[in-house]
Amino acid sequence: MKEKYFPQEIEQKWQRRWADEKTFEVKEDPGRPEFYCLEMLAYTSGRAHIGHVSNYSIGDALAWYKRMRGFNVLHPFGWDAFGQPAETAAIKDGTDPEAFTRSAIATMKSQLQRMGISYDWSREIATCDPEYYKWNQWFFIRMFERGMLYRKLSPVNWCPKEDISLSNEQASGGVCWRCGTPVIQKELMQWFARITDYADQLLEGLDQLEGKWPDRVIAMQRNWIGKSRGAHVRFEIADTIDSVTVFTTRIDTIFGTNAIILAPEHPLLAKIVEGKVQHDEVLAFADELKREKRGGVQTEEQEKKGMFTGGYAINPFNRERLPIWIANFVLMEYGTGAIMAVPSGDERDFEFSRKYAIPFRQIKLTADGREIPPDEMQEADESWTITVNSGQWSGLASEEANRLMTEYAEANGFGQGAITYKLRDWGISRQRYWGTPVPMIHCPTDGIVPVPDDQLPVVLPKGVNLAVSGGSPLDHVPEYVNTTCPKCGGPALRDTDTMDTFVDSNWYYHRYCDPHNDAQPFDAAKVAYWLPVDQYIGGIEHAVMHLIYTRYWNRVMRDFGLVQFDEPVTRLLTQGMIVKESYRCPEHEWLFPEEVTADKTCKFCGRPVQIGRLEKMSKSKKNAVDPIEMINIHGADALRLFVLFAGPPEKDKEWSDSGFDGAARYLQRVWRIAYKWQSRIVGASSDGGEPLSDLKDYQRQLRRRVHQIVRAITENFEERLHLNTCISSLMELTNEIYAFDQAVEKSGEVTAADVAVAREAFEALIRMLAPFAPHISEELRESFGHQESLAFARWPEFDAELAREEQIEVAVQVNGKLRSRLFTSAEASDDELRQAALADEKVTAATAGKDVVKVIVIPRKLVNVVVK
RNA sequence: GCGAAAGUGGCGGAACCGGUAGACGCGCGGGUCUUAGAAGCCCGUACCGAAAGGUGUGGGGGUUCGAGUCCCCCCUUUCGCACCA
Repeated sequence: MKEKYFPQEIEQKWQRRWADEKTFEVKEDPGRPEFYCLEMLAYTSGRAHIGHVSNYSIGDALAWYKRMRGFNVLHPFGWDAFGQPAETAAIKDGTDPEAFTRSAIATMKSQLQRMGISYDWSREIATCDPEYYKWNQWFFIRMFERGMLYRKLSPVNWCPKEDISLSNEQASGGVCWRCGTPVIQKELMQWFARITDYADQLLEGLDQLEGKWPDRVIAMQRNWIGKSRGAHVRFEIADTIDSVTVFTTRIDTIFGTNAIILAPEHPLLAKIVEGKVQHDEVLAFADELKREKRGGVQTEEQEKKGMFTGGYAINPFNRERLPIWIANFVLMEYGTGAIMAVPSGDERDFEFSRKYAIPFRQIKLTADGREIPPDEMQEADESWTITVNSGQWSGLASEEANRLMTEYAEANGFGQGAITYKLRDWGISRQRYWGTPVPMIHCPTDGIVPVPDDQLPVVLPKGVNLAVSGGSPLDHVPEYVNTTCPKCGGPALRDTDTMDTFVDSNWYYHRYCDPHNDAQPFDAAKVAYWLPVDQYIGGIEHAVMHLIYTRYWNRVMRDFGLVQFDEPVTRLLTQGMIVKESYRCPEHEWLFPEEVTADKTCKFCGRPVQIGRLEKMSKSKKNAVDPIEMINIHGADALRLFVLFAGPPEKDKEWSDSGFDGAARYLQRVWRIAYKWQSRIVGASSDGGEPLSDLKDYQRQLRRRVHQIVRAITENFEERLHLNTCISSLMELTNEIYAFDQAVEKSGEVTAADVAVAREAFEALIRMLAPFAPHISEELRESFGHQESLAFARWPEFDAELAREEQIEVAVQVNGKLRSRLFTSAEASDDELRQAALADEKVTAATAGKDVVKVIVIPRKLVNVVVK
């Protein structure tokens, strides 16, 4: 063992050895319990960043722990390799996306390997491999055959900057999720997956994830699915045979309806205005609203705008004539695209009616039983109180009125209970090159025909000119487009769309279980062994899209008989970001920290800099920390230790250079004390059997702390995964060893018992350090005379008896205020504690002249003397 | 507006079931070693106070022998959704 710790040297040594000995490669073994530890696959951006370090350090700590606990741990890695950025980069560099992506993978892989994460690299996949995306195509065809996919002309969100279609989710907020450019709409034929058929299942499944997934992820998914119970109500259109149906969750307020309002896109609009004086004006207005919606950045609530169409509808409950309007705030995508406006019961309707002076009536009592006249209302009352002015339903509580009025509508044939979701079908096609080709053929005779299975994969052609505007680059590749129909053999055209990359990430972790299977997506038995994923770790940004789509896809696979379970991920941890301050000069924009003086002014111009709140790291803000540079400074172990120690895994953590130094310093400290004891322990190991009884105080103290800390760290891994406090505990143990070492120094000799106690402590320390800093742990373990990798070592066990304190400190309170402390034997009885507390002079001083009302004794913790 | 989370020393954070607030680390101060420095090792470090003692977990109430922890009201911050009828 070397006297000094050289992280670069030992990290390289162990990374090579793990690879050579295939230490982390695993096979199914029905005799052993399995644990599937999964980190989200990496997008092939080209560089590893600190977020990767954080994500994989968390996962690796758990993988190491579970492995040492005897689990057969599957811990794989792969690449999310398709997608727009590679295509954009390729266009810019004049290369092709495949070359760009392959080189990004090579770079990132070599970077990530320097972190020494315990991956089974034999299972590595990249989603751009034809061997992988072949099965995307296979799934696509199976889903098409079962009617789970369909095509429709639909306005797609289009990012004008990246020239790509976006899903609703990717365009949420009206801007491109990647580049922030305002989104425009374009009408295109699109492929959709009927995820809405699974809305209820996806919602119900969330119940079983409660407590195992973060609350906010569950809340976001519930909100995204957006289930509402209500009713469809059909309103006849006056003087016609037509009717318009609205969706409402508050049929109990229907007597307060003062208008029917349609979305500008509503299909009945043309008919309603036909022959009316308003015809031209209304249609022009509708067009304007549609245009605004298209171009508008919808981040802020817009002012409500509407126009009367000239038509009237009949309220089926009271035959009242209601004007039909159109307005910008009614969405065609939700419900039926038409609403009944109830100003007294809905804030939006109230605002709208006030703006256009549409009269209305009150239909609710306030909570204290008053009826506020419409003219005096300041706002709508959306509460569920008592119904008034509502015919035979007046005087009922809202809930009951709602139920009875729905029944009435059903009985009279003008309405029925209905459930509506916010969730939309998932548009899965993209008009881009770098993705899985849609395996479909358009035949003039036979229509849409899937590519036969034996012709899969449909391979993405190489050497395609990407810099075409409009449509897909594949449209411009005749040898790809022109094919023959598998049914009739006649000339036909290939579908030139590619799939949304979320398809790729839906089932990659199933594929890890059987990554080289060329006969099927995976062997069901292998997946049955490993899945569900026991612990999934990734960024919160995937809370909705990825994690809903993959839950959906798993259910589709279940319905194909490929898997037997509903929820593919048992536990989810969303890790926080690593953040750092950023500095901005009014003159010189973003500054590197070294360009800022000590008194926070700009080095170039002397102006005071604005200090950005702790922000996500980015190159442009000059606050990024490059993991490879950090590894070059102190090594991967120190980097991993730092990111885990900075805070609990799910919280954002602040980067600190001195904290990083501290992590490295801690490892050096471990090394130094291990070096000092190593030869004593290794030398003594041959005779073995040193006495562990009749120990001196300082020896018992170390043993006790070892067992206490093993217990604390073990429980933490099992229950909370607060890895930062595990590391604190390891530091405490190390401090304890130093204190022990000092005591040994003081005693003037090193006894066999000292060596035995030290051996136990080092064995525990080294094994428990492995999940956080595996390289140094392996090296130390080897130095302490073990041949086998720590990966095959067992996690230390604790002995509750040994962990027990002999002497304890008991707090003594008077009326809940701390007054004194007692040092007593851990076995002291309640009564002994009570007596000792009452005899304490600080207590007698504080209670002098008062009556002791009662004495509360919490065994081994505290005595509270209550006086009056 | 709706939903979720969070507010604790100079800083990152501990305190898991209501029971000694501030573990561990950073920073800072002191000591030791050294020709000197660095590193290491040791000690100290919530605030006020010379001390006795007092005050302290965003603010205000409450429950309790006892509240960072539970309940009510309010403030602030972050994140997500946002005209979803």
